[in-house]
Amino acid sequence: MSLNTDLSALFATMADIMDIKGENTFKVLAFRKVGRILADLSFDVRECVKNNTLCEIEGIGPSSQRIIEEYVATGRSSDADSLAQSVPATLLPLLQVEGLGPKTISLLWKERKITNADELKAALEDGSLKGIKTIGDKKLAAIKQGLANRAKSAGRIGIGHALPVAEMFVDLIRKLPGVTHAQYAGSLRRGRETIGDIDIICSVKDPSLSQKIADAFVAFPAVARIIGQGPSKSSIVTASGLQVDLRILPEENFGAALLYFTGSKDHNVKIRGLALKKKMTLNEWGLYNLAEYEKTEKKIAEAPPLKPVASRTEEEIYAKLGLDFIPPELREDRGEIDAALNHKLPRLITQKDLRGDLHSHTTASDGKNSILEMAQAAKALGYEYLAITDHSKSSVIANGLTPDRLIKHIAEIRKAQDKIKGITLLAGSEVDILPDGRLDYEEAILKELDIVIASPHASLKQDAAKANDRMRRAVETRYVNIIGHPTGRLIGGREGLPLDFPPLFKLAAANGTAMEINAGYPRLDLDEFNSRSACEAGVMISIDTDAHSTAELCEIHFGLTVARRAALTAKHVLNCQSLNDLREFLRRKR
DNA sequence: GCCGTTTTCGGCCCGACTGTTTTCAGTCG
Repeated sequence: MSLNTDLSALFATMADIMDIKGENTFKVLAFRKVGRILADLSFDVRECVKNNTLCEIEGIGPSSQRIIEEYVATGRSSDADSLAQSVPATLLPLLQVEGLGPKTISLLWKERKITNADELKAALEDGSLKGIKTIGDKKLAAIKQGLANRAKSAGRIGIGHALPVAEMFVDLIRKLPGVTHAQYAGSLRRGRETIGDIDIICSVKDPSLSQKIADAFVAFPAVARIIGQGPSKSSIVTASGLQVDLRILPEENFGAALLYFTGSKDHNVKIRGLALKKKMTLNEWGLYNLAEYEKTEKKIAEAPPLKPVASRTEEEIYAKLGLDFIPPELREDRGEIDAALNHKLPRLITQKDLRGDLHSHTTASDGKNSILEMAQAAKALGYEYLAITDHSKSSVIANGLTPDRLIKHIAEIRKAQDKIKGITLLAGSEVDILPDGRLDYEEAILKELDIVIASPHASLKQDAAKANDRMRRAVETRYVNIIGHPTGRLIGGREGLPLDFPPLFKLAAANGTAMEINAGYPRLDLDEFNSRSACEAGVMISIDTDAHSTAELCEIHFGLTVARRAALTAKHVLNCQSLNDLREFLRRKR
């Protein structure tokens, strides 16, 4: 899929260059959008070129089509090349500097021949930037600060790291006097696997308290630096470099603000356009009648003084736009708005739909709890079944089981079953997929198990040919029910196997082999895009915690989020099936 | 550059905050 990524980066770079050159903003936005579309594509863009279906993708027009086709054919784009010659490439990273935008960068380049961060730093030191119109002393100080902060900035961080920070802030804000609601929004609420910053919305009964709440927020102990502070919007940075934005609004505007700051940006643009078509306007304060809104005097940081069509809840606003409620995880402008208009949104999977967990470990290998303790914890979650799947012998570090130990372990699982009622224990194994695709146990052993997960743990830097052969062989192997964390990636740490998924999914569907969404952070493997295409190929998905303790058994949330972002419903998910249906599925590989 | 059940031309989401300024431009989300 790296061609998609390359092309996505190409369009993003072209947009940056055009931005600095001061080209039409909407043209820049159009290119940025194409970049995002390409990054989000769940299939290889070459397919579209081959089938001549590029222009069927909304947002890709004739110009983008020409660039993509040229790039696919030749590995280059003449448009991108000539753009690249018009601006020093070393200017582009300056766009990442807080406080520096395209206009200022262009001005620094034209007025003072600044072409990179080092020259900028030097010029700030020697005072040669003084005297440029519209750039005063404060602006220069802000640029200096921005350059200094760049090294400390966290960049995008994993959802697993961002969520606890967000929950801490939300808890603190809820306890402030006068706050009626507080909720995190943004990409965190949409459940993206990485988060740029944390957006928090809070509502107040009495708007005169807003300033006090903002003051309290920027004074929290976790705050390392204040970026901005006004009566309705404040931004801070934590010691770890994570930005947190707080919006404070009257209670009756809470839904509109939550909707607006949950995004995504593309989703917002689309529904605002929809509002305009219906002679209404939508902003973070509410949905308003357009004619009335335009006649009204507005004040900065105050709700417009007219009665909104809807504003208190997201549900009301969607309803007034003629849309079914769109769950945050789907708000990415990937067709969800049309689906909501036509009442065709999927009923996304929820925790209640899950009937069991098919991937867990005990003290027999590298887990922290006994079989019985894990079973009791699973029962407490309301599960009907739990698969005990300890490691196989090659996972030496994880104390993997030799065949002899596995046979005894199966007997232990049966014994534990006798001691607990109300939950069914499946005797399983998480068997290593060896580098050549063979499994770590012989078939004679595998057939003694109720369920087999096969996972790659070692040799995760194989080339594509070897990796695909390896996984194909595993998918086809008799007794293998689920492929666990198929790529072996770690978010922010390890790329994982370079798998070509479409043919693999086809094979998995034909063989009745399920694919796992491993809920453990930072795995989340399969990711949302591959989960979606697996499901479209007819592959069953298993959402599992890979729990190594009773506490981890509760951490199914992130896996469910991936599944929801992939638009999965209960019928796509193996562990939403009744025990009988699950057993029938498992039996087909025997 | 993209798009169209009012439009193939003329729109394109909208507001808060900051800084450099007296009415607005740039940046950010």
